[in-house]
Order: sequence, then C-alpha cells, then structure tokens
Amino acid sequence: MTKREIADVLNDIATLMELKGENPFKIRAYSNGARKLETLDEDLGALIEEGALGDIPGFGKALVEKIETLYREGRLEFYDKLKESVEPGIVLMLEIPGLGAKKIKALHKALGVTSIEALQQACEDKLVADLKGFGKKSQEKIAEGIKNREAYGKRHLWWRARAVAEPILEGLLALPEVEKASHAGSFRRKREHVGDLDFIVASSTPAPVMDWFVAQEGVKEVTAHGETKASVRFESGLQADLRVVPPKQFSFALHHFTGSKDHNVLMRQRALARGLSLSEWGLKPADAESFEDSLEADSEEAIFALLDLKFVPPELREGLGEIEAAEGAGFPQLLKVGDLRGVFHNHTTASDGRASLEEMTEAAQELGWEYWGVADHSKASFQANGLNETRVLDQLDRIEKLNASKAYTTHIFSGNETDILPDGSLDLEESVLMRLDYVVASVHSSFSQTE
DNA sequence: GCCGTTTTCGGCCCGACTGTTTTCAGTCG
Repeated sequence: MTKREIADVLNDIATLMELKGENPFKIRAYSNGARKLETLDEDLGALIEEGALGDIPGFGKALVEKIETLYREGRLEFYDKLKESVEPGIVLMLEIPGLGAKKIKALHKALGVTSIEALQQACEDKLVADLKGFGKKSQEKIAEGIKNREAYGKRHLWWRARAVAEPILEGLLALPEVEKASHAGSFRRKREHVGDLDFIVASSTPAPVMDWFVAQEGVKEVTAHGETKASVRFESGLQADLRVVPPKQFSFALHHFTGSKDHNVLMRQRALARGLSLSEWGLKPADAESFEDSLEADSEEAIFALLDLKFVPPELREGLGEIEAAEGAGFPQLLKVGDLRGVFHNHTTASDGRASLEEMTEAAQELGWEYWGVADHSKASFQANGLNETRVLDQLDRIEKLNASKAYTTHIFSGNETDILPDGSLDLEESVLMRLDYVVASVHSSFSQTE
C-alpha cells in the first residue's frame, strides 16, 4: 500500500473506534498518525527498511507495527475485524449535523437502526423523541439533517462563498457597535473549497450585532443564537458562524478561528512549551487562573512574535510545516505577506507522483521564486496528476510578470482528490487554474491598494 | 495509542451552545 492508502486506513480506524466508543485519545493518536503519514516527506519504504519510522514523533510501537503490516501485506487483520464490527450505514450517520458517535450508538442500541433510511423512518414514526437524552427537537433536527444532508455536507467553491461573505463583512463593519470585523476559517485561508463561513467581530455590545447577523437576507435557518455566538444556514446549504468578542481578544479569536485545527494544535503546543497557554481568549501563563492576565496582542503578528515566530499568512496555516518555517532565521526574507517574493504552497496530496522538497525548491527557483512551504507539485507531479503542465505554467508566467517588481503571496494548488466535488464538476486542472486566477486577481488588487 | 529534566503512570486544548436535564452530556470548531 502507498502512504496515502495507509493514511486512509488509519483515518478509517479512528472513525470506527469513535463509533465503538474507544478512548478519545487513542482515536486522536490514529488521526494524528494518519496526518503525519500524509505529510511525510521521506520515502515510506526507506524509512521502514531503516527501521526509522518509530523515530518520528507520533508513531509509537503499535502504529509502526500496523503501518509496516499495511505497507508490506496491503491488509491488516485488526482493521478488517474492526470494519466488520460496524455497519457501514452507521458510519454514514456521522454526516448528519448534530449527531456524533455517542448519539449514533444510543440510536442504534435503542432502535436497532443500521442505515440512514431506517433512522429517517424512525423519526417519521416519532420513535426518536421518546428516547432518553433525545426529545422532540432532536428528532426534528435529525430528520431535517437527513433531508438536507447533501446540501449541508458539501463544500462550497471559494468564489461562490465569497459572494455571500463579502456583503456580510461589509454589513458588519458598517454597524456602529462593531469595532473590528474579519472573516476567518477556511475562507480566510483561501482554500479552494470552504465548508462554512466564519466571522469574528470585536464589540463591547454583542446583542445588536448578533441580531443583525441572524436577520440576514437569504438565511434559511438559524441553528444557534447565543449571546456571543450565532450560526445561520443559507438556502445553498452554506453555513455561517459569527463570534463576537471583546476588543482585547480580537486578535486571539481571529487567529484561533482562522485555524486550521492542525495549525492551532501546533501553536498551542508551542505555547505550552514556553509555559504559556494559548486559546481564542488570549495567551496567558500556563498556571494563571484566567485569561484576565493574558499578554496583549493587538494583531496576529504580535501573537506570532510572542511565540518567537515570524508572521504566518493565513493561507499557509495548515499545520504542514509552516511553524517550523517561521521559526527564527527560518526564512529571514519572508516576514509578512507583503514581503514575499513568491510562495509555492500546497496542501498535502501525498499522491504517488509527489515531488520531493528538493525538486520543488528547484522548480520554484527556475521560476525565480523564493520557495517556502510544503509542496508537492513539480512539473513531474503535474503530469502524474494529469494536469496540463503548459497551461499551468502559463499562468505561473503571468504571475511572475505581474510580480516583476512587487512582492506578493500566493497559496495555490490543491491536488487532493477531496477537492473535487462529488458531482465531478471541478477537476484537478480546473481547481489549480481557478486558484491561479484568484492569485492574479489578488495581486492586481494589492497593486491598486498600495500604489 | 503516545509521551516523558515533574518518565513507566496519568495526562492528552478547551469553551460555547443546545437540548435535555435539574446540573449535565454531547457536539462542534
């Protein structure tokens, strides 16, 4: 099996264990292992040969053994047995909003449902509402979730999401109660596809902001409306979340909710290693009672600086090596977005045609770019992924010319199969070119803003 | 399952919100 296939198996194991009620930390160990494997630069076969797999943090005895078995034999008895013990329909139920492993288990135990169809029927027969821990609202929510599963589960093209996001951000900024506002999440990280929209607002009087937000045009459903947090669902299935925080917490909240999750975990670990505790509330001494004593940061730059890091642009915060790259002298010339000469960043694809870091650096140099990030698309891997190399390189050329005297940042290329919509409406090449078009547009806009 | 100048046990990020409860469990991010 390839690295990618093995990573998929580890992720499957984590999901199945969740449904079996395993220790959450054990589950996390498998998920971490899968992610580590996906982002591994070295050749897996070589690592196994050298017996060096266990030297990588996160791979202990048990994981090494399982990975080696999968690599050599292509199957794993432990996995096969685990898979047999869980109905496939049960796994699918995780896609229903509001349902997690525990509730699914409870439903299965009480009603014997093993498929989404059976669960839907149980809701129609009003069997769910009487269960302990469930009620009428839960039943309605599940039924609604099943009905809209397709729309809710799908990710939305960045540019379509932008059409919804921009008016909201403008509207928020125009409210008198709002001191600062920004989008966050995968939209701010400029992923090709975003799962939902996140907005962070700094305000001392949240209530009117919350009320304005849930009353947006096109809102189909208000799924949460608390004092500082609200969620709405639009007709398209796109969900938007708003969080209002006190102005002092704005930078921390913005960083936290921009993510990614993996990036945040690494940042928190980094803070802990310095005797500090980082959260959306602030950065405090680890032993301090509350975030009242938080260090102050009036920008994200300041947060990174407090952790001895150079600023990491949102587009690069994927937990794929950007933090190491931002350490001290890691990339002295790459201080912030505007200082970048060019950045070649890529989400992990771990495809078989993946280029090495060296190859990638070389490819970037050929284009006259600085290279930073975790990337795995070289010319060779374009071909391996069926991309039209000429068209892509034409686009790179356009960017290169635009950037002749100006710094910019980019975040391109996502070659991951998961980036293709279920209906196949976006193929790899289109995904890449769309991203490049976006980059060109943003370079244009940065020119017009600064000159 | 992983990890360790608090190392072989006992942590592992943590808070908002909801719906169900009557003080909390589950989900989510």
